[in-house]
Amino acid sequence: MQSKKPTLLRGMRDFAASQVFKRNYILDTIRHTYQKYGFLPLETPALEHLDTLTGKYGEEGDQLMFKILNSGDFLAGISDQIKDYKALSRQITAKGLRYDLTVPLMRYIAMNRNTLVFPFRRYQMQPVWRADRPQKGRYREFYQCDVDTVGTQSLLYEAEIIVMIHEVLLRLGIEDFTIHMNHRDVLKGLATLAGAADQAHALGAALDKLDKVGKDKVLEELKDKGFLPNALAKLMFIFDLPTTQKDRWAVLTKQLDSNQIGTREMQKILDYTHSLGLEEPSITLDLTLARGLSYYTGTVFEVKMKHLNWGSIGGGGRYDGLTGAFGQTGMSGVGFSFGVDRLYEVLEELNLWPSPLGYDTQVMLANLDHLSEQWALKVLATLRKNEIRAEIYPETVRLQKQLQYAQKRQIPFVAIIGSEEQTAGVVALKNMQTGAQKPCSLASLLQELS
RNA sequence: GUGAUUGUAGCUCAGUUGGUUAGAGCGCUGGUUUGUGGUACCAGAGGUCGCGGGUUCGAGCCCCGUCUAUCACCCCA
Repeated sequence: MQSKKPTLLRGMRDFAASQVFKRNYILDTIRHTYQKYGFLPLETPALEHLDTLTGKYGEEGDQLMFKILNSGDFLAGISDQIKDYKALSRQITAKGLRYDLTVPLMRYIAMNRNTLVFPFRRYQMQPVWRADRPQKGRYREFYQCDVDTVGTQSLLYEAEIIVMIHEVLLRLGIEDFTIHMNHRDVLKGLATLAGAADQAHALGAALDKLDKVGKDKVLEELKDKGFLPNALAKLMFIFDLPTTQKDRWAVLTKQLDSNQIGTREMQKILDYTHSLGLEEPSITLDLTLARGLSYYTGTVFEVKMKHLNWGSIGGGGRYDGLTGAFGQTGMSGVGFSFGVDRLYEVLEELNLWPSPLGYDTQVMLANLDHLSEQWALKVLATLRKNEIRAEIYPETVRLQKQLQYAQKRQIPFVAIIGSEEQTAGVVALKNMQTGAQKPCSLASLLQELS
């Protein structure tokens, strides 16, 4: 057999124990909160039919989808005249890796519509795959933690999402965040104001870049896209919005028709968050928030760190037509997704990990000789019965080696058990940090470690 | 997908205008005798110089391709 140096695929990662512990800490925190709000778990397969996935995310999304080559003779019946790779790809691939968790949810709901209880509330924490070029905090396989409520138009659920975002982030010790909120209907209203109602998407895409490229570049892009100068003049207020939330609302409602659904809904949502006990939500009305995923139809959110200029740590919004693609119309849903990998980077950067994380071994039993082994194993069993994470060194090698092992593993306590201890019915408990050592009875050992 | 930069021991890096057996620090393994680690000392292992081709008498250094990582764009978690 030829051996080649093994490597990882682009954008794919291994996770060592210390990383898994940290990731689990994030996942546990999110799961705990989601469940507290009454959401139930769902898991779906990594692979879906390609036609389930495509056409929901916009052109960009479809391009970034990982496709799986058909099994067997995938060239059977394919003309060798085909030179267009896209046409060929449609014929030789029929399944793909999921791109997010929302579309699989819609498929699931459409399939189980007669047995599910609506409104259907589920959370889902699983990996998704995108054939993107990796960058910092951006990978080709990454975890999303979705919550969605499907089957009701109630804006209460938008408000709940906002409250949950606060709870999860504050639990993780993250305070320096802002939830940016906008509404597709507001974007439509702005486009209408500029005399191009059908150009809402283009307008959003251009505005989205405002904080990155500045006002002039945005205007330039809009001109290129066909917006007329006198139409643009009507949009100039966007660039000089007041700083306080209240004044912003005033300007926006004045500029847009007072019957705007978008502004009314967002107001209502804010009222709800107050009623749900969120005194000062970290929310800002952000007219430049567009979000590329094309399935959103109502409010959209994105959570960003105020002082870290990275991508968002989560995003979501309301979608009305998604189940329609699976033959189930009139089903509105709203959802949100945390990015575990982004949260990880934030906790890492801000040094917010708790210590200890509470998953690693608390005590190692040193294995001195076969005579005392029986006593050692009894101690080990007792520790585990009392929910203390314990292990025993597998061989009776020199104590020096065993202590070195414990040190490298960063195990905080070593219990030394030899014939002396066995006769006395104790263990010698050594604190690896201070080096102090004292004989302990079984009872005091348990007390010391719990 | 577009445009750049990058890649030498497990890790961080050195390697002079292309010229013999490619180096350091840390880490690793063993030892400094018997049941005590993190310090010190001694010894040792470990590199097809990312991979594949090319130029050259000769390539870690030059050229091309490819993979990876990083950055910007696109888009996004």
